[in-house]
Amino acid sequence: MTKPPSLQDVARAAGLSPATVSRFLNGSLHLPPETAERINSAIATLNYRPNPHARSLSRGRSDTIGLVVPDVANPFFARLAAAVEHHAGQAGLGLMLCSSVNRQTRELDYIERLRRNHVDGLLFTTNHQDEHQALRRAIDANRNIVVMDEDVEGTSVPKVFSDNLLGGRLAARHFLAAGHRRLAYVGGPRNIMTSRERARGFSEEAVTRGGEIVTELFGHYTMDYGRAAMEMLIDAYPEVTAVFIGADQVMYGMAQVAKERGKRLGADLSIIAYDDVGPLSLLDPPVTAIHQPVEDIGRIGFELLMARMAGDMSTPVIRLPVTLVERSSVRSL
Amino acid sequence: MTKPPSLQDVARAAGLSPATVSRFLNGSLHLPPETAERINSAIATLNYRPNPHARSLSRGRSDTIGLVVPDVANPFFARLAAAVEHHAGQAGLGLMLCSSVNRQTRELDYIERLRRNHVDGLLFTTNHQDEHQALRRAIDANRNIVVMDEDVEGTSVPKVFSDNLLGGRLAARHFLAAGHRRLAYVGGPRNIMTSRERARGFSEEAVTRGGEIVTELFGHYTMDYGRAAMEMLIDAYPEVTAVFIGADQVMYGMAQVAKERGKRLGADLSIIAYDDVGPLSLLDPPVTAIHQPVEDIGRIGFELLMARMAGDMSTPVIRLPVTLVERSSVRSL
DNA sequence: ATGAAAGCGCTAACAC
DNA sequence: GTGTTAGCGCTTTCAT
Repeated sequence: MTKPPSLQDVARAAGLSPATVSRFLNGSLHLPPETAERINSAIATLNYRPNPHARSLSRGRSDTIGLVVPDVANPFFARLAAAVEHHAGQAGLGLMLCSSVNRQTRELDYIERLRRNHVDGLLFTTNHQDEHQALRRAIDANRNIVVMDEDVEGTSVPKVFSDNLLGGRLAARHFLAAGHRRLAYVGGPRNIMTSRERARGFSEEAVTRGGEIVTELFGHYTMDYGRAAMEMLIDAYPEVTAVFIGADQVMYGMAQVAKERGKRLGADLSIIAYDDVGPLSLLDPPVTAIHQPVEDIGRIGFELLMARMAGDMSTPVIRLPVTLVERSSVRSL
Repeated sequence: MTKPPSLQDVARAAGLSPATVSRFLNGSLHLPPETAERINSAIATLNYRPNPHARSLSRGRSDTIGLVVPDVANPFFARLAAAVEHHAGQAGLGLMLCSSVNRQTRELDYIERLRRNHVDGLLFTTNHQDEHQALRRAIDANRNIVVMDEDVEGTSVPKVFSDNLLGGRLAARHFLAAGHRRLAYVGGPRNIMTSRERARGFSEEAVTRGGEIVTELFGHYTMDYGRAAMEMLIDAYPEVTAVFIGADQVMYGMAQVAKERGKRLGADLSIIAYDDVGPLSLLDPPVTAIHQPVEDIGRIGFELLMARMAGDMSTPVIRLPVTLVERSSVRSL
């Protein structure tokens, strides 16, 4: 187990200085073919590999970005991660992944990595309220960070969201057009942007068109909360005929309980879910949904981060349109 | 924009040597409270942050591991990634994610990062045949690598798989017990381990019990291939009454086509899928499946990697048992 | 065009 | 216990 060869060794073997070899390898120098060949063969015979840490230390950056998501196992964030990874790979950047499980310490940890220049930039996604404004402060203390999907309120960084208000409106319009009047909303935490906006778009549009919001249930973007919400809906609000659900995951939980309790979605209770990531067309019944352009969110988030890293200090807030995909979970009354 | 403080600066401010401060910060030294306090307050007033690249360069490792998967957007790999990330986080390790899209250059790139010590270890997952044995060679040229889920044949590294043979047998037994005799298999590439083993376990058990394998369709672990396979099945093998499907994704494609062509799964054609990641209980019909312990695969893969990195050069091959989860996609004849 | 040399910030032998 | 010192391997002024 001998020490691996360094740039020095290559330079020596090629009869050149390390500086020249370094420049050549980084493309900042064009050498006569003969010299280039000497270097290349030295590299080949020594089996030389550049050391990325030395490079990072010297240059002060790592050609790596970070992505924090609440949970990669959630299909929405999995697809977001795939999109980001794809673009990072194209740009020659590595991707560090942090699945925060919504624990603020994990999130802050990761932002700290950015401060230490462990990563050159950070794509940030969260799912819960920013307790004590700790996230806001941490995020604002950094340059190269962009927020996706869910807001961290008060921060001034580039952001990309889907148009939650529009999504809510589309859902309301669809229900009303099908003759529903007594509606409910089931979503994530009351005090986070996505949940609030989805509820607001829904209720404003519904009321405008003569509908009534019987109840708004705020909880978490989880299957478990979906289960709880469905129990409550069945027990406490039997008059509701249609529910707008803030996320696929929540809908899954609700569908389970509906099944267990013999309530037929579509026939007995109409639903529309927000996200439209899983295979909603194959469910029983196929679920009508507000489709989020998750790949676009990832791509644009990445582009915003690149712009930041290139020195653009503007703080655009981009809202991507959503569409309603009609399937069979809304019954006409 | 002044230069950030270094360990040197902290040491100076605390009236100590950098070595002492370094040792103190790394916990390899216990200082009298008074001295410790001097250091801590110096750190606080200077707002000092250690530089991870300098640390990595100096120590020759990065406290980061890599994970390569064919596609994080695929729920199976998403959950695998979540499991790995969880354990890496617990162990204080960062996680670099590579979604290879099954492109061998991406896979090799990532193995190369391991060689350069960019990451200290690598968890490797692939989905396609190892063309020209390039993967085998690259993997065998490294120490700290473990293979999960799908084999890279010929490599001598720790591995963790699910028990594909068992899965095939369970599926066959279930079909036969329900009275099915004319069976088919639809799976991934013909020449990769998971696909071969699932097919083999299925056909051996089926034949033993008096069943007949009408056809085996090998393709890819994708929805698109599922669609193609279902077309073929309907058109060319109408006598088949039950199909064992090598992956959730493939099943989704088949279910779409079944729906389009008016073939009712369960009633007209019984199916069992391998994986059981998505919400199979909510599909129409709920799909009976061979359940893969994906979180365990991730955890054990991680543990094997830790053992390797700690110097254990054994090469265990672990096969995790699978179970059949009965739902309603198999009809009794 | 090419080389010499000074870092980048930290860790770890080795010494006191 | 604490400090001195020599790297870790690369990049990049600054000379030549």
